[in-house]
Amino acid sequence: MPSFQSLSPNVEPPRSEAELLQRALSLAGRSFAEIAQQHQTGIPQHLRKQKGWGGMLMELCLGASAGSKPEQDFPHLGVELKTIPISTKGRALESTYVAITPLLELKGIDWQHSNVRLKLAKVLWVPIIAERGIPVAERVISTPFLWSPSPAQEAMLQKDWEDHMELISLGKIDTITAHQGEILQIRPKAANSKVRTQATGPNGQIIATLPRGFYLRSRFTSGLLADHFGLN
DNA sequence: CACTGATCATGT
DNA sequence: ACATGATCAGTG
Repeated sequence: MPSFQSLSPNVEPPRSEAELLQRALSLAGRSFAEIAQQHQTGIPQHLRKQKGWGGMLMELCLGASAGSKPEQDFPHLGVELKTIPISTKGRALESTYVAITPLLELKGIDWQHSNVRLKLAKVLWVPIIAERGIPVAERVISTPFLWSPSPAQEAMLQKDWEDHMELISLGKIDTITAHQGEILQIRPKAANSKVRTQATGPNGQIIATLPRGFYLRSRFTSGLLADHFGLN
């Protein structure tokens, strides 16, 4: 089976979930070098200045809608694409960014309509063996899989989300640290620590604060990997 | 080894 | 400025 024709540049959006998964599975075992070459794309020496490079390449391969829209990667399928760096033993090496943390105009928002629930409703996880000692070109795609939160997982996510959002509603965003949240934490999401956005302060006034994002703890995503690959 | 706060590129 | 894609780098 020739491998040079199983992927092509300018990939069309997948027409079904099955097609998306099949495409993703065809990437398993392949290196970034191989994949980048097929898309006539260069490979950075490290990801220090191109942190999203792997994710963007996967979007290209799988036919995700390009650009930075606040939506799922495959809106017609209701699927979000997430790459996840893993160790050779299958542990998540990093937390997973989920969505921006809303800090203002929170009255209409509840868990059911939150950006976190929307993004995590169905995720195509693409694990990449990405220990820091492995050159980017030599990093290999592991087996992608589709995941939706179980009722128990969704309950945990909802509780964390509601706890965080209550504090934010009360004007306590600046008391929130990454220590809070069992599986869903809030951390800075900005170009640097001087960036400011608006939020509600302790007395209901508008304050300037660092933009934040919701992240899944690596403990949690490692569990998803273990569940899927039967490593428990 | 896990974790937290900081950071980088790109497009709208 | 904000949302997309995330990993880096220092600490315990």
